[in-house]
Amino acid sequence: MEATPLDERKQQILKAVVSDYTVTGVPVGSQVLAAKYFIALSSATIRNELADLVGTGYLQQPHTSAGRVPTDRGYRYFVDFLMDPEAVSPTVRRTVKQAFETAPHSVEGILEKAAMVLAQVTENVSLVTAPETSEARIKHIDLVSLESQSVLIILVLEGNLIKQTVIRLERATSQDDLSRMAAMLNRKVKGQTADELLLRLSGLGPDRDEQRQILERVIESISSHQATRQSVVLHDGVRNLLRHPEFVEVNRLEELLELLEQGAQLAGILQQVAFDKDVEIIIGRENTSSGLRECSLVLTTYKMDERVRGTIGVIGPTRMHYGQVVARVRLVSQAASELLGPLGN
Amino acid sequence: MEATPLDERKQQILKAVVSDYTVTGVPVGSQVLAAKYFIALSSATIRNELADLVGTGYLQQPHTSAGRVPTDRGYRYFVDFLMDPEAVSPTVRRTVKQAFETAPHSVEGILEKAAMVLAQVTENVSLVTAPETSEARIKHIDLVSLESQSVLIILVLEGNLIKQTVIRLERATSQDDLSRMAAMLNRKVKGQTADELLLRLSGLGPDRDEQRQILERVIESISSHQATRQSVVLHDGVRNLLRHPEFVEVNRLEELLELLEQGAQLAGILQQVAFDKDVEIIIGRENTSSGLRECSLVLTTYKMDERVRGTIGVIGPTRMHYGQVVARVRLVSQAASELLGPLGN
DNA sequence: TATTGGCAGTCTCGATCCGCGAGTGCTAAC
DNA sequence: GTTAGCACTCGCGGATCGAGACTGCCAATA
Repeated sequence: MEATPLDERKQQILKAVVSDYTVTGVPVGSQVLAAKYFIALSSATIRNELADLVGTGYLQQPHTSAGRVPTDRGYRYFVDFLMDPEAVSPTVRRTVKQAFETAPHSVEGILEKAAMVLAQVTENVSLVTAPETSEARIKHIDLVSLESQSVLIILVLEGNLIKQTVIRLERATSQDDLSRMAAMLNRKVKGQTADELLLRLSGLGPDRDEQRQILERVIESISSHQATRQSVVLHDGVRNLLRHPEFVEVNRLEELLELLEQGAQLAGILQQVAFDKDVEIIIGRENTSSGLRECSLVLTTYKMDERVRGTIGVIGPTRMHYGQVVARVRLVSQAASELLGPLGN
Repeated sequence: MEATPLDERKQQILKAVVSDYTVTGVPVGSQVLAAKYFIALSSATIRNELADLVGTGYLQQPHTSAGRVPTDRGYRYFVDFLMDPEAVSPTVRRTVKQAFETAPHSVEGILEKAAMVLAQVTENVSLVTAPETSEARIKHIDLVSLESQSVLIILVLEGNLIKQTVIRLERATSQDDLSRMAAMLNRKVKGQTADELLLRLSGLGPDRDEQRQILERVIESISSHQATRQSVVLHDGVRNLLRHPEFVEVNRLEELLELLEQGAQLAGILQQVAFDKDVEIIIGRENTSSGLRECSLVLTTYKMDERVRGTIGVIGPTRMHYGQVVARVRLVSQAASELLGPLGN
């Protein structure tokens, strides 16, 4: 099971097994391989190679006298070294384009569209995290008087991302006063990030006036990634899962649904996706969550500008057409980023 | 199949069949009925009655020599005339209470919690529509300058419901001008509903200044029920469906998921729920959607105050414990309404 | 007339069995 | 190192069968 370097022919055979298996879903045998991919070789030769690949842990057989199926390790080797870059078909390209044409001009709207179309073109479940706002610049702030001492703080960030939060002041304040205060705050905080604000605040000493209270709440509301629905992972396309034969087993589906509906754990995984890598693939048991034992994630990031960004990708059975999915995830991410860019002015 | 009035004993037998079937999921036979519910009668007598109930369309048998199962008509008769009012267990009551204690002070937050806890306590899929805002009073309006001539309109309605929309003005306008305009608009529109605004606007003649443009957009954004995610039906608890044996058949689940993920059709059904009725139950084929042929809906409305309100309920297999579900839907609706009430000041 | 016991008939469900086909591993020859 | 041949294994689908559950009907009964 140690890291035996695979010779050229073994690589080609592994590649053929993965390719064939991902489309047919049937364990692939030596005869099929010989006929479809290696006409120059006999099935017996291929059997020998297959036996080696099983020995080194790249393949497995569901039972004696069945064909071979890739292991997680096999898939990993495939995506790292063997996978051909795939082009996205014009049809898919058009689908994506059209989907985004009808998207509203807001971050949420665009991300929802992205989730929708990504699920559609990959035939898997799509995942999208809300943009990371801790470094987003503040564009506008507004205060609305509610009953008694409650005040609704409305915050507009880059990308027209709106955050709202309610605060209780220590004394009743009229809407006029609040409006004046909002105007003042706007002059002060416009263009700042939460971090910068925090810095200024700490340099200010422990005053206890309303402005300070409000600003603290503003910072909190920008930084906290759990407070609103926005922070939770968007997903779409659960119905697609039912088409995959690996989910006739209902428990698997249930585990996965639980993960999706609860969200927190998934959010944790998605947040760890490196912003510098292109596309990140997590295969089967490489996942820490037990619910994802038999699933793979194909993830990348989307960008709004230099500061605000998040993760987008899909989750599906380990047996997926990685090349195609990677290409389509990348496409949707780029399309979404292009649309999001101008919003972040 | 015409509307034969059922005599007392037939009613009791129908009731027993529905009750037993909803908990066991197994077609219920004459012997079971005699043993569990009608010790005074012989199974042969019950067989005669059952045969009558089949003849009049209240029951059916999956096949000869199986027990009886309620038809949609049987369920309908049950919920209309036979169902006992059920109390909600203290455990459930506590669960609901605790769920709402952690809810944020916003309409969306509370409704999400409601969807979540309703799914949990009914073990079905919960549905919640966004509040109808066409008659909601405007609380606050704000204008934020975006790039060039674009302006972000932020609207706060009763219940701290925030609506946003982007508009392009015919000429560039500074943020200062926008702020002044917002202040003016606030004085004008505060406390009005979209309808009232529309009335005033039409009395104003066809001016073409910015204010009018903005107000038109405001009205549109309040009235349009399709524009934002908020209008779409919230749902939760899909994982619960997998526990019901009627959904091992995957196509059914897929149809239902499609309905849920697309939303529009469901929204249409939910909007038709009468605001004056207590709890509305729609059973099986009473639904127009083919995807809901084997599902029932238990729906009621929630209220924020006299004006803003929406629909809340669950969707599940026709074989559900109607009494319990009705009681729990009602409970969650009331709890949510209580929380929403104070927000609508 | 309503009810009941008895009984033959019907149908589903699960277990078991069997043969086919696919695919393997091994061996000996090239 | 490659290949043909062959015996062997195993899963899958279809057929078969008996047990069990219920029914419908009929004749007897209160």
